[in-house]
Amino acid sequence: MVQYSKKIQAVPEPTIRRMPSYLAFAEGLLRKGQQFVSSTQIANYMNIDPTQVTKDLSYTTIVGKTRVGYEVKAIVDVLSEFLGFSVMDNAFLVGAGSLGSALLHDSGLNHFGLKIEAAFDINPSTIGRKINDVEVFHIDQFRDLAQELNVIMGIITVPAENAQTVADLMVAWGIKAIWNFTPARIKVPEDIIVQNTTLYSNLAIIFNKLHQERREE
Amino acid sequence: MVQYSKKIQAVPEPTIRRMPSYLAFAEGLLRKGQQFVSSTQIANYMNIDPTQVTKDLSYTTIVGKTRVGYEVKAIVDVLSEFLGFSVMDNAFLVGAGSLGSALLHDSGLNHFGLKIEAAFDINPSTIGRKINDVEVFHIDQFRDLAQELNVIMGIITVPAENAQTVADLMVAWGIKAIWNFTPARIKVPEDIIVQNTTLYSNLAIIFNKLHQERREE
DNA sequence: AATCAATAAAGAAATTTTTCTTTAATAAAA
DNA sequence: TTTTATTAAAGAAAAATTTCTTTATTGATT
Repeated sequence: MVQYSKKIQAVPEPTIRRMPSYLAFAEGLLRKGQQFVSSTQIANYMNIDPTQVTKDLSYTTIVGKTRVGYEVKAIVDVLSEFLGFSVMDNAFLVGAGSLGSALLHDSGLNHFGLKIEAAFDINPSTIGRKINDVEVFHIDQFRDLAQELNVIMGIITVPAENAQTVADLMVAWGIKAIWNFTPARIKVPEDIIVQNTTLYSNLAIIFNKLHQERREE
Repeated sequence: MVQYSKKIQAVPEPTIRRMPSYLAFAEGLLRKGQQFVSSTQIANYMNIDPTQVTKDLSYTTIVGKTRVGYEVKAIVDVLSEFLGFSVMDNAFLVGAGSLGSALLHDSGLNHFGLKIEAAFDINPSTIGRKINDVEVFHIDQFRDLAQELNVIMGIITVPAENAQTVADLMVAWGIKAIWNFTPARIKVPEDIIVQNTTLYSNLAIIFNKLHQERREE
């Protein structure tokens, strides 16, 4: 923990975005038994510049060895610690529809430090069911379970028009961060962290590149 | 179409990322019957700078009126055209697990111009089933269906370790763009467009902000 | 009719992020 | 042992993106 004290200077968001991929790659190498990996190798895998990799890793305590590269195990250990993946944080998920269920089924979240403690919905047919061992409650229930279970994150996977209502509930619950999967933008107090994850942005990027190609033809 | 000929200068990716949210917001206003919207309003909704909004919209043919703002209908029309959401593109999805099913159930993709024509898997229990009216085939079947159905996009929702194999198949199918939902990075010929969409990047950003707060306390 | 206030638009400046360049280290090869 | 090639690291430069500033327009107010 002490080692972070000098790193109050924020790490660039693009760097944070790339790090989980470095981690996933290193974990794969570790399984294969590879002991060292160079920035060139990582860069080749990621299709980016090697200096980008060294810059990114320089924000952590990882140091490489000239002519050898980085120790794979160090990347795995330091990066999962650095990204907050090695401490389990608890979350509530609201909206146990198709996307909600997919998240509940995703073991990757568990692996990366997020435990979904309970799910909530208003649909009577899903309430009471268990999805991948996580129980689905009616949204009116267990309002104050959040503090009791030390739940710090709320995941919103309801239809866009209900996003704000759910967000308000979560804030009232005392949640610290909201992961919003709807295209709607929510208004919350300043100290609440909001991360919007909208699939359609990615779709737009693909279409843009496709059409750019068409235009150039 | 002619109006795009001068816009070969690439639109910044961050701009493209924000545009679907502008569109979603404008669609909401249109339903409510609002005729004009100012950059300030949009910016307030998005929690960004108003000049950012005007810059972003200036990449399109949309023009605003001083002291009035932008015509909501124009934003909806021009932006969906601009983002490629008004023309239907066809896709194949490989990996009909939980995330795959979630995408198949998502009507938003249809709304934003993507039609998933068929799904593929290797799990005998899902093959032959229909998920939200999309049939699931064994991956060995219909290799050349892609060209027949004019499928230009492949969606990868298999486990990370199989991503490359599936990508190779898709390239062989003659697909132009790949939407990769696994944390694995795939290698494809240069002319194939790849869009990686990994949830864990978003998780990392949330954790980073949470821990930054803790560090500052 | 004159003034005021809100706005889009264009360009400049500042900031952030990526890429390039240089240096030093060191394992491998000669 | 000496040379060579590969690499990390640090800093500089370049590029991309965001924010700030100015200007012009125009609806609303006085």
